[in-house]
Amino acid sequence: MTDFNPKDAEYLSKLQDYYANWKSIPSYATLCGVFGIASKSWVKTVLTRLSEAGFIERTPDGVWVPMRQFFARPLAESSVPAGMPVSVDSGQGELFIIDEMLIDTPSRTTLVPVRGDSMIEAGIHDGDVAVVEKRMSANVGDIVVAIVDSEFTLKTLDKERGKFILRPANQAYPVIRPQGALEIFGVLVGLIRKYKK
Amino acid sequence: MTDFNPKDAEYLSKLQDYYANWKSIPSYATLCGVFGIASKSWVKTVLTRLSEAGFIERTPDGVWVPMRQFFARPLAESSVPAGMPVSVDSGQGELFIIDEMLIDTPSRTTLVPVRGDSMIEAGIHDGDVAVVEKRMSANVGDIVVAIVDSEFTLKTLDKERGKFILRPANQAYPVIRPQGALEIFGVLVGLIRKYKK
DNA sequence: TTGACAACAGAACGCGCGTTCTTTACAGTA
DNA sequence: TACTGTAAAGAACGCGCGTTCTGTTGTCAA
Repeated sequence: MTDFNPKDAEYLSKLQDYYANWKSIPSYATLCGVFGIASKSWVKTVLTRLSEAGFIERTPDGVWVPMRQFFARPLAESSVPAGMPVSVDSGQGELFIIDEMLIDTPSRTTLVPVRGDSMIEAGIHDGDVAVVEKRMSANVGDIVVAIVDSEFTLKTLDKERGKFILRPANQAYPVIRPQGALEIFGVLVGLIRKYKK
Repeated sequence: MTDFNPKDAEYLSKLQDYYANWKSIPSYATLCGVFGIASKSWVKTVLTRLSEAGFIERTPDGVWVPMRQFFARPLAESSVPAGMPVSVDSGQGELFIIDEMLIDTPSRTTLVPVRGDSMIEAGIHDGDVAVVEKRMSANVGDIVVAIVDSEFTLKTLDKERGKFILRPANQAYPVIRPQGALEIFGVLVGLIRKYKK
């Protein structure tokens, strides 16, 4: 048995294709068909090598399951400077999964579509989707989803003369100074925008 | 056998927890432990009901696999208006998976970190991550990653006197008018921002 | 020419798994 | 009290699956 080689990369690719369809790694017998291999024993050898390379692992039941690296798409060969163009630096491709990147605590995280343009100077546009982690408290400077007069609003949390206030990021909108207690729904932890094609 | 009920929702939740750890649905025997049930036969009944409710299905091998709805996090009970606060409209929770939402063609899509602030008026900030679909051509108005003088840049594609130009979204930066042919690397299809905690 | 090793093929075994069937407990209803 | 349906428990069966072992082919080096 040797190390992970280009041939294994082929098998990995086919396995990723199958997994993309079925979200599961099938039996050795069906993998024979997927890989174009006739013997189950060799399929096992291949999977073992893929696991040693860190792409898959086994559950307590002995079932093969993908690891993080299995899903990875390479993160660009080069950076894209939005400023003045610079040379292409060809760094080693980092790995990425958007969901896991943005969401640390799935159970406490919720996605909320943004409406209006009161936060446009913070680069938050109408139609964006906010990734919000539900929390009772927040720090000054955080962008929070707050409940004001039983209504939801997305603003920057600030303090003024000892009282919490909510600042829009748009000159055209007023600062909100709640008279009662300020109720925090959650804190903005991420933002998603989809451009229509 | 009855319809999907709150009890099934409990089982679903436990199954989601297990799946979050192992990215696979285990054997009936193991599920007995997961669900707190003693008989495999009843586990099967539960899974059958979950499949009828559209949460899971079976591969050609007969292996249980999750369906789209399985991963769904409810999309906020209410919208968060970034403009003036409005009343909470409690719509039915839509479903969401970020990766699938942003990426249609995984093989042609790449993630590139954005540097600089030349697109800041388009709400694209330094440190954002651009979701780019690799394409050879684009339309006027698209935000594209172009290659100018063997350097990458993110700009809005426009046309001026019959020639393609690249417009920054920042007054402080000049319009780029390539002398030779304009080479398109890809088109911006999404944007991701992560706020540090 | 021979040996070594990698890349498979193929057969045989035994346990685990899903399936099916029967039985039990319990709550509601009439 | 008897009936009905749901929610399970439990046993028994048989096939499929992973495992292991042995055999075969090809390639490169000495």
